[in-house]
Amino acid sequence: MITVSTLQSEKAQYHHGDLRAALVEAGLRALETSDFADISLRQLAREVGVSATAVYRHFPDKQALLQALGQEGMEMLGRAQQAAAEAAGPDSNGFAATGRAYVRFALAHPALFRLVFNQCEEVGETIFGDTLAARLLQEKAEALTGGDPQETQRLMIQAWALVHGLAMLMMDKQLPAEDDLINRVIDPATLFKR
Amino acid sequence: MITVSTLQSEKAQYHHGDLRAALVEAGLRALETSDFADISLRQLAREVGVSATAVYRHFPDKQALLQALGQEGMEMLGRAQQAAAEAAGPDSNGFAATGRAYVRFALAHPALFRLVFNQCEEVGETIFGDTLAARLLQEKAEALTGGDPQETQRLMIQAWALVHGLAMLMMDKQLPAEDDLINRVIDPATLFKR
DNA sequence: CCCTAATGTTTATGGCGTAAACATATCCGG
DNA sequence: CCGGATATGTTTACGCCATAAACATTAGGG
Repeated sequence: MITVSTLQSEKAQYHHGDLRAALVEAGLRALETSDFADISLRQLAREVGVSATAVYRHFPDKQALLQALGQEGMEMLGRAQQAAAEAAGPDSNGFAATGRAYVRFALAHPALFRLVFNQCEEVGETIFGDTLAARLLQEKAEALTGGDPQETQRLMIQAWALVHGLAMLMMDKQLPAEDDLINRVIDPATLFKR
Repeated sequence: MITVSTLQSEKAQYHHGDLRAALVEAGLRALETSDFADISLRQLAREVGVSATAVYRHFPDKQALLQALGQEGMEMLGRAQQAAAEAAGPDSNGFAATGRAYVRFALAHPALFRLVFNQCEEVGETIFGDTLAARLLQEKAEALTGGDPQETQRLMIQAWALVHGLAMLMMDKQLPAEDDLINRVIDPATLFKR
């Protein structure tokens, strides 16, 4: 929850209190029901109860707002994966668990998930950046390869590509978005020869 | 090449000749340099030399034009994969070849590739639809599993997810878009235990 | 306490998708 | 061969959008 104007409560005020946070919150809410291509600054401003151009006091342009939403999304994804890994226990199945969590997160928040990967212009900004999701991937991959850097990197990329592709294909209705199928595809028994 | 007004050549005429084809052609050209979210009907109309609303004589709305472009894209992808498979010869490496062709096509035509997968609302409209790409996938997968339908389907989905994910991550600058990396990731020696 | 910087508002510009009414060319039946 | 129905374009108009510029209000520090 974001606390806004708790002291000077009531009434409409000229200044909002924390417009930036309110816009991000409204943006995340909008992404639960609309594709990110369809969210509009004017609509968000309306929902927050502020003029259309007030947004520009906190973000240089629409892209910047989307970028902020994308960062939120990346953090949410990492937390979801971590929770799944912990629930799976310390055994080697944690790797598959983070993969399944990745796909389930994408299916639960498709617009937000897409947004995350549309925000980076630099190679490696997200996946190899300093994110929780990236740390989990590396950690789990190393646990499987025993530390060989070459093998670890290949495994990391193959695993990430597999779950990312599965997530995209399901979001794009190319495959049925069924939990059962996720489990069958992300299956350590049939993937990645050693 | 599309032949337009070859008989009544020269001069501006009230009627275009084959506006629909010209619009598709202009759309494909635009997708070579712009994201599909940025292509505008008005811009295409301008390029073709026609009024903004003439488009609506051939497509009910923008979505329909994009859908036509998506179909073109899917056919191009299938042809690229087939060419790669034929070049690879009849041995079992054809499977990996179609996968690599898939990723290379995506990197060569990112906006078009994205468009293809944003056009279907029904599950399976593309991948399991009646497309050349789909037939190639099934054929190559069956050749590897020896025909077991259960195994074949799992292999098809795992392989498609892997190459699709790799393509998306590279397009989104999450991974360097290098041929070398494509070859290392799409590697029959390390993928898919039997 | 007042003045400056931060934060919102108003107004304006140009682009977009698309609906409606109008214009022109093509084609088919007499 | 001709005359209207039909296909294909154009003009005009509406309401949405992102964003720039000028103006208004407020908060907070010397």
